[in-house]
Order: sequence, then C-alpha cells, then structure tokens
Amino acid sequence: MAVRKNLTLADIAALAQVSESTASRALRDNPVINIDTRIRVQEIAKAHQFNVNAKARSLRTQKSHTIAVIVLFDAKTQQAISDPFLLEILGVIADELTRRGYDMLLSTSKTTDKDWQNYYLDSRRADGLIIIGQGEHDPRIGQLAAIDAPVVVWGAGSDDDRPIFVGSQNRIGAMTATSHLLAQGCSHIAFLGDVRHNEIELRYAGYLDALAQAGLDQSAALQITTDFTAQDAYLKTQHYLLQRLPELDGIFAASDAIALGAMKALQEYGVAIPRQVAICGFDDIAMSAYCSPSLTTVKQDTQTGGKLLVSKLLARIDGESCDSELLPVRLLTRQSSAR
Amino acid sequence: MAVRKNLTLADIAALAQVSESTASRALRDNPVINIDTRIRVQEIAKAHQFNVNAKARSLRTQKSHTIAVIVLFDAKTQQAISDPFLLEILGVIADELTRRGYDMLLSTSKTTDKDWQNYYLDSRRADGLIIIGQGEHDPRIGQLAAIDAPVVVWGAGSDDDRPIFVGSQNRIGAMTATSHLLAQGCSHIAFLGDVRHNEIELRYAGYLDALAQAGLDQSAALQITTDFTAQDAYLKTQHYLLQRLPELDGIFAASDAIALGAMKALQEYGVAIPRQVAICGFDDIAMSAYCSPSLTTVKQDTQTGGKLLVSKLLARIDGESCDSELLPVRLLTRQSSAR
DNA sequence: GCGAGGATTGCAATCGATTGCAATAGATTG
DNA sequence: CAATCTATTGCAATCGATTGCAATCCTCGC
Repeated sequence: MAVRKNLTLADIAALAQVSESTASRALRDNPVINIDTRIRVQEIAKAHQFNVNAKARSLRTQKSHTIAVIVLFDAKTQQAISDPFLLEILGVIADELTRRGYDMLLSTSKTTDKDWQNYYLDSRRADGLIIIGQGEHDPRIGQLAAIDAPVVVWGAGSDDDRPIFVGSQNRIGAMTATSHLLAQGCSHIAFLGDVRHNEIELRYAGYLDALAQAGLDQSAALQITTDFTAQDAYLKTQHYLLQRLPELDGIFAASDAIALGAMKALQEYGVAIPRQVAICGFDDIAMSAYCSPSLTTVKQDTQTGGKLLVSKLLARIDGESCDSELLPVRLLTRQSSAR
Repeated sequence: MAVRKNLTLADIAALAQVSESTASRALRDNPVINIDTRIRVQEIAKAHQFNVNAKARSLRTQKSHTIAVIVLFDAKTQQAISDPFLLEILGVIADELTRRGYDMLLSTSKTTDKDWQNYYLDSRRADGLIIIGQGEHDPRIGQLAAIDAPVVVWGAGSDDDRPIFVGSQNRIGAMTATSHLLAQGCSHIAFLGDVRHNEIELRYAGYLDALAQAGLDQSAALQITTDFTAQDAYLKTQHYLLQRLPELDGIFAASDAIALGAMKALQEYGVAIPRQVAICGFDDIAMSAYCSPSLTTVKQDTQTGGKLLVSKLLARIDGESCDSELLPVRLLTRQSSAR
C-alpha cells in the first residue's frame, strides 16, 4: 500500500495478455476490437485503478484537453483575485470545464510577467486561453488576436484588437442604473470607477447617456477614479465626495465592491442612505443583498457568461467560427436607492 | 503570422547547427556545454519564441511541475466556490505556486465525482494535491493519507486520518471571540454553523469552552446549523433566532458570510447591532470591514496559510518530511460587538 | 612525439500512449 | 478445394524532449 504503484498501459496489456495497441484501443472503446476483449481489458484496468498517463496521451494526440484561465492582475493593487465578481465567474468557468471533461489551468498574471501567449499555447500546456480580469487594456490580448490564437476574453472589446469576447451590456446597464437614480430624485450623481478600464469606460459612457437624456449638461458629471477594492473606494469617497455634500445626492459605482466601500464612508460620516445619498452598484455580488441597506445594482449574468466563454472557446478550438456576445443585464432595485 | 508555427527542439537544434542533445542541454544552461554554444542556442530560441513542450518534458522527466488544487463542494449548496474565504486562500496559493514556477490545476469536486486521488496523481497530471474547502469529512482524504500520497489539506485533522494539514487555531480563536462577547455583557450567545464540518466542530468546542469558563452551564449553549452562505444564515436566523429575542443578545457565527446573513435578518427585524445583539464572525473576509456595522471577527491568516500549504507540499514532494501546523488567529474587534 | 586527461558534443535509448499498416485466422464463395 | 473477404490483433513508428555513455578534439607534460 505504501509503495506508489505506477501502472502503465503495458502492464494492463500484459495482465490482459494482449498487445499494447489492443489494450489502448480497448480502453478507448474502439469498435474494431472484439467486444469481449474490450470488456475484459476495461475491467482489468478498472480493477487496478489504471489511469492513462495524460502527458503521454496528449504528447501523441497533440491535444491537451486543458484550458488555461488567466486572471489579470489589477496593475495598481497588485492583487490578483480580489474582486468577488471575478471569483464568481471563475467558479462558473471551473464547473463548466469540469463538466465538459476539460482540465483547467489557473494563472494569475502581473503585467510584467512572461508572455503567457507563448507559455501556455506554444508549450502545449493548454489548447486555449480564457482571460478574465478587469485590467487595463493589455496589448498582449491584441497580439494573440492578431495571430488568431484560440482565446476568448471576458469584458469589452476595444478598437484595435478583436479577439472574441463575452461581456455584459455595460453601457445600457449603466444608463439604466443612472436613469433609475435620476428617477428617484437624484440630481447630482457621482460616478466612481477607473475609466481607463474598457468596461468601466463603457459604464461611464452609459452614465453620461443618462445624464444627457435627463437634460443635464456635461458639467453635472462627476467622475472619481478608484480601483476595484472597497478599501480604495472608501478612501476616495472620504477624500473627494464628503466635501460635495449635501449637494451630492447619488452615487453610481462601477462595481459593487466600490459601492460598498463608498457606502461605508458615507455611513461613518453620518449620511443617511438612501435618503440623503442614493447608491447603485454594478455586478450583483453575493454580498450585495446582505449588506445594510441592501445594494441596488446591475446584475451581470455570470452563469451564462462563464458558460459562453467556455463553449465559444471550445467551438473555436474545434475550428468553428463564432462571434463575440454581449449579455443583457438587469437592474435590481434594493434599499440603497429606494426613496 | 496567421500560421501557427510549431517549433520543436529539433528545429532550434538545426538552426543552431548542433544536435538535439546539445540544444537541450544548452537551453537548460548545463555547464557541460560550451558557454558560447549555450548563449547562441539560447538566443536563437528566444528569437524564435521557442517554448519547450511541457508534455514531452514531463513525460521524460517524470515531473509535471504542476499542483492540483481541489476545492471541495459544499454538499448542501452544491456550489463550489462560494465562500469568499476560500477564494482568498485560493488566490494566495495561485500566486505562491506561480512564484515558485509551478502550474496550478484547479478543480472543483462534488462528493459524487470520480476519484481525484487517482485522476490527478496516477495520471501524472500533477505532482501533488492541495485540498481546500469546508466540506464535511471526506473519506477520500483519509485514503490518500493512508497511501502516503503527496497531499496537504487546509482545515483541521480528524482522528482517523492523518494527512498533513495547515489550518487555524479554530478552538482558541472561537473561545477568544466568545469570551469577548461575554465580556461585552452578552449572556445568551447563539452559535451559527454546521458542526459536522471539522473546523466548525472545533469552533463550537471553543465556544463551549468560553461559556464553561464564564461559569455558564451547557444549557446556555444554542447551536443553529447553517451552511456557509449568507443566504442560508439569513433564513436560519429568521426561523430560529428572531423568536429568541430579546433574551438572545449575542451571536458567534462560524464564518463571516454567516455573520453577515444573520446581521441582515436582525437588522430587517429592527434589531439594533450591537446594542441589542452583538455579533462576531470568523475569517475576516474583505467585506467584513466595509459592512455596517463593521464586523468583529477572528482573522485567519490566509497569507501565511496559503504559502505554508504550498511550501509543505513541495517539501513533501522533494522527500522531506514535514508536520501539520496550526496558525494563530487574531480577534479584530469592530463595531458589531462594541457596546 | 605520444599517451593522458579534460572539455565538448552526438548517438541512441527512453518516457507512455496512439495509430497506420500489415498479418493472421476463420468464414464465405465460386 | 482454392481464392477472397472479414474480423481481430500486433508490429513498429511517432509525438518532443532528456540523459547515460561513447566519441572526438585539444592541450599538456614527460
């Protein structure tokens, strides 16, 4: 028991008294092999808990049956997995890959890291790449798209690169949310988020759309840059928004984590939410429903998103062509904006 | 550009006009090769963006330089990655493995899944396993420990299996937290969590320790089973705790997510926190500091924990022996228990 | 001037599985 | 009864890299 047995196909073949080729075919249920032989070999393999050596197989077949998922670091916080939203979608991807029989290689990547474009694909570690993370525009994605590599990206496409991507209707979602705040009577709404990120830029555009539609001119806009952590949002709110009170009466945050950080700063300062300031976030992370007051937010469909990322990538690997897709979002009105 | 070049060592060798063996040694910087040759080969490889085929290498060397991380499903919620705490530690592990030059294979596992004990190790997909997840006692871990497999586990050891594990001082932490609540004047403290989980069982024991030490007899204890989601905690609180008011004046939750769910239910019911009911959680997830009121909690050292999991596993793979380790925890007193 | 010894390099086997093609045996047909 | 066909199985090459051992070429000392 203590000795680590290391069965190979040759061992199984010997036990079944057939050649390796027959054993190999039998295990893969190749109909050219006599049905009795097949069953016998399979049973022997099972009895000995034999597992095909994945390395040898994929070396020979040139397929790794592995997908690499890369989580881009936030350049500023230098923390890989921080935003709960990323984790939710990561979980969905993991489940979906497992269900489809693929292994998942997870990697976090600083911007200074070695080129994962080669690392995973050229070295045949993975058959394809899924890239998630609300990083700033990363030029490596464009390079990958240029060589037509099997890659799909979560988020938003930019003009100069055209990989396949799956994302949410950021602009429409943001417009809906901002319009909702306006409808609640807010007239001075701040936008919290870093517009250097593709997705956030779109959300900001949606925010401006709503203001324009309400007849407010550009000067009514107020954008405060913050990264994706509650902590930074908390600090930025203290520094830049408290001084705007009491005129400031609404906040549209680019993510729920940001919204929660801002809400905390306001509450500590004694601001009543939503009465004095109404707040709306983006994502609908698990915690949003369980904070106080519960957070109005734009729900991204992580379930569908994760599955689509996987299915589009696998389709692409199989040579099918497929397009980018933007998923509809839904405004969930909760206490933080109800006045 | 559009064509996917597939360089092999043989190509590099040909370009450098040396044999494959020389090329191989040169790339690994083997000093037996002439320094000029080494540099020349390396430069050629770099210029052509050559990456060693990982499959072929690990087939030959019998080392995959890959660690599989398995996140156990919660049997009840059937959701893999839910508790933010797991995600935090997962992030640390990912970073640490990357730093050490290892690839990370991530897998979520339902209890009904195929035996990952063979899947990852026998098939040589990974050199070792890290298991995290607050699942109920999983017999497969014991089996792995019995055959002395390269596995480390986050959490708490049980009596019948003895894998190497890294975890927190759950019992002491829970006792400290409960004592703190008692010191704040609470006398009827409920425990929220599922004691069928090893770690939670220990936290419950610590809770009882504190009660006993305060001279309260067993009858003062009140344990409500809930799984690790804020949602379930919210529901369980509504069903079983609201009716205990106003006698109930404290809650010690087995995790922060649970605490937040409970807090929400109480707040909706109009209960003042911490004045009427003081609350303390366990974990210190990112959100705990940014909810209202901020959550008193027992901080687990995920940073150290994740790194230790990795270093112990790699040491074990290298044949060194190492022991399990329990990390100290720290009580962070915040608003939810300050009265 | 020649053998010893060191520095480099290459040959060929190997890791474990897959697969095209050939081989064998038994069945069928003219 | 010979010839052809079919069902099964095995041989051997192959995927791409690594490595023990042998081969080669110099340099040096006596």
